Amino acid sequence: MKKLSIVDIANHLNISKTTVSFILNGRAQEKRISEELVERVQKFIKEVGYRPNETARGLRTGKSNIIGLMVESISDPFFATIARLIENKAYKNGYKIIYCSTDNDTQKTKDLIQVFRERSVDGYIISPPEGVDEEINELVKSGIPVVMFDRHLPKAKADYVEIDNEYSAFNATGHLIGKGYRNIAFVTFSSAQTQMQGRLKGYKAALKGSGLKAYVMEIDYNPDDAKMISAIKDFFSRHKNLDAVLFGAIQAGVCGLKAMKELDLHVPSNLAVISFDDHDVFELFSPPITAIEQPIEEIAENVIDVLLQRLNFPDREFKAKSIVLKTKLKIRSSLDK
Amino acid sequence: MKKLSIVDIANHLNISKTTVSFILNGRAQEKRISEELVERVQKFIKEVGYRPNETARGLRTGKSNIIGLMVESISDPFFATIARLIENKAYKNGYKIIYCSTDNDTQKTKDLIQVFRERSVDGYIISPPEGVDEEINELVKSGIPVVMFDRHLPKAKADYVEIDNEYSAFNATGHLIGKGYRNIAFVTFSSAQTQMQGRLKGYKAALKGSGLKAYVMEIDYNPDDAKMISAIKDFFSRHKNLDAVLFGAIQAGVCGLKAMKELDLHVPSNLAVISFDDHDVFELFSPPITAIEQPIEEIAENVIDVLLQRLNFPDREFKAKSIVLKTKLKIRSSLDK
DNA sequence: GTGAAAGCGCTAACAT
DNA sequence: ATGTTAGCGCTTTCAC
Repeated sequence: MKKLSIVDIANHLNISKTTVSFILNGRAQEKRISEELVERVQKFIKEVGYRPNETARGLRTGKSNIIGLMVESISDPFFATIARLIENKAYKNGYKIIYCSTDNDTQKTKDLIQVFRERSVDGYIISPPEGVDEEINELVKSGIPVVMFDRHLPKAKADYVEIDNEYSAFNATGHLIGKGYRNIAFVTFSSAQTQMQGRLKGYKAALKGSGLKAYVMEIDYNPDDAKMISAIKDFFSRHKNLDAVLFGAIQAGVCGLKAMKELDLHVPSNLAVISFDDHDVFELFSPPITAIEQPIEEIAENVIDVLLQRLNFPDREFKAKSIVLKTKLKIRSSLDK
Repeated sequence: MKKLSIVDIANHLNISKTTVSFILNGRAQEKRISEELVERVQKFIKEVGYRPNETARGLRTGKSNIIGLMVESISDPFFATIARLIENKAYKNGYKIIYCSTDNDTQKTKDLIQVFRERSVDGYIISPPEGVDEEINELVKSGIPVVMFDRHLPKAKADYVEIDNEYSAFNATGHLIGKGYRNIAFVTFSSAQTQMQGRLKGYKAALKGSGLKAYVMEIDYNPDDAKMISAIKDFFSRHKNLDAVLFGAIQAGVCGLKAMKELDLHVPSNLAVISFDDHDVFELFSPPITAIEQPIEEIAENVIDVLLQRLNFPDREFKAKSIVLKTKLKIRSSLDK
C-alpha cells in the first residue's frame, strides 16, 4: 500500500491536482468549484485515507506548523507542566511541538535555535538563558514570533510572560517577618536572570524595611542533587542563627529540605520555610510547606495566546508585550512556631 | 539578509550545486572532488553561515530526522524524566524530538500517529494506550521503527522496554507480608494495560502464597486529583481493617498519601505504605515512603538504543526485541511499626 | 572530478 | 470553474 499523492487523487478522478489542492485547502468556494465535485473529491479522499504530505507543503509554503519549545529542562516539574498545557492548545490550533532542553547553556541554546531554524519552525517559546538576545532579535526581525516566559532578556525585543518575582519575594519575606522571624536566609540559584534577580531584590527590600540582615546563599546549579544538597548543608552549618529560609525555586526548596533532613533541622522549630513554586512535595511534607504558587495554567495560556496572535496576524504592527502575572502565597503550617 | 540556498553557494563559487551537495554530505572523497575545492566550499559555507534547509532535504530523502515521542502525559514526572534522557541522546545522534501526550486515549493516539506520519517522522517511541496495535503494526510493516515502553501491546509486533512489573509487585507485597502485615491493599489505576496487569498479578500471587485476602481498589484516572483522592478516601473508609497498602503508580501514591492525610491516617501506625515509582515526594515524606524505583536512565537508554539500531540498520532482519529491566525496592521507614 | 537535469509533493500565479 | 506549469531547496542519476 503505497502512499498516495495529490496527483494520484487527481488522476483517479480525472481532474487536475490544482482543483484537488484548492478543495483540500478550503478554497473551493472562493474558486467556485462545484459543490458536487468538492463532495466527490472529499469522499474519495476519506475513502483512501489520503493525507497531504506536510513536508512538501512546508517546503512550498515556508511554514512548518511547528512550534519550537525551549525550556531549561523538560524534566523540571514546572516546565513539564507548562509543556503539557502548551501542547494541548497548540495541537488544537494545528501546531505540533518540537522541544529541547537548554540546560541554561548559552551556546547550546544558540545551536538549538539554528537547528530549529533549519526546520522552519514557525514560532518559538523560550525560557532563555542569558546571552541569546541577539539571536532572539534576529528571529523577530525575520518575522518569526518569539515568546519568552519565566524570565526575559531585557535586550530582546520580544513578548514575554512572567510572574511578579520581586513582589512575590517581598511579600513572602514580609510574611516571615510578620511572624516574628528575624534571621531569614534566601537560598537560590546563582543566576543573573531576571526572575532570580527580581526575587533577590524583593527579599532584600523586605529585609531593609525592617532593618534586618540578609543571608543570601547562591547555589551553582548542578544536575547532581547531592552536590547542591551538601552546599546547602554547608551554608546552614555556617549560619546557626538562622530562624527562617526562603527558597528561590522549587529545585532549591527540594534540595534544601533534603539538606535540613540530613542535618536534623526541623520545620518550623529550627527553620521556618517558604519556597517558590508549589508542588505535591510541599503539600505532603510534614508540616506542609508554605509556597509561592505560580499560576501555571495562566502562564501557559498567555504564552500560547500571544504566540498564536503573532502567528495569525504576522503583519500587525510590532510592539513587544510584557505580561506579568500575580502569584499566590499558599500559607501552610511551615511557619507556625 | 535573505536565507542562502545551495544554489547561491554554487553560483557564488562558480561551481555546480551538485558539487556543493556532495561536499555537504561528506561524499567529496567518494566523488573525488579536489581537496582544495572542498576546503574553499567549506570555508565559504562557514563564512556566510549557510545551513541546508531540512524541509527540502526531508522532502527529497523521505527522512525527517525527527523522532516522535508519545507518552501518556508529558507532565507526569516519570515521563518527563524519560523525555529528558531520550532527548539528550537523540540530539546527539542528529534527531529532533516532536512530542505529544496521549492521555491514554485510543482515538487520540490513532489521530496523533497520523499527524506524525504526515510529517514523515522517522521513528516512534510510545507508551501506548490499548487498541493501537494495528496502527503500530502498520508502521512497522512500512519500515518505520517503533519502540514501546512502560508497557506493551501483546499484538503489536514491535520492540519494547519495560520493567518486571509482576516480580516487582510480588516482591514488594512479600516484603510487607514479611514485616507482619496481613491486610494489604493494592490501589492502582483501572487499566487493562500490561504493566498494571502485571503488578496486579504479582500482588495477588504474593498474597496467595500466604493465604491472605486481596483488597484491590481500581481508580479511574482523572486529571482532577481531587476526584481520585476522594475515591481513595472512600475505599480506605470502607476497609478499616487494612494495615498496609501498595500503590500501583506514582500518581496513585501521591493521591493516596493526600487521602490518608485528610483521613488522618498515619504511616506506618495506621497503614504501612509502598509505592511504585520513586520521587522526591516519597523521599521527603515523614516517614520516608518505601518505593519501587524504576531504572529510569536504563529504560531511556535502552529505548533510544534500540530505536537508533533500527534506524541505522533498517533492513536487518526483524525480530521484535523485548527488554525487561529490574526494579529496586528502596526500603525506607514507612514499614517499621 | 564536475555539472545538467529530473523529481520529491505541494501551492499558486497564470492561463483558459 | 478548472487546468498548466513553475517553482520551493535539496539529492542523485547519468553524462561528460
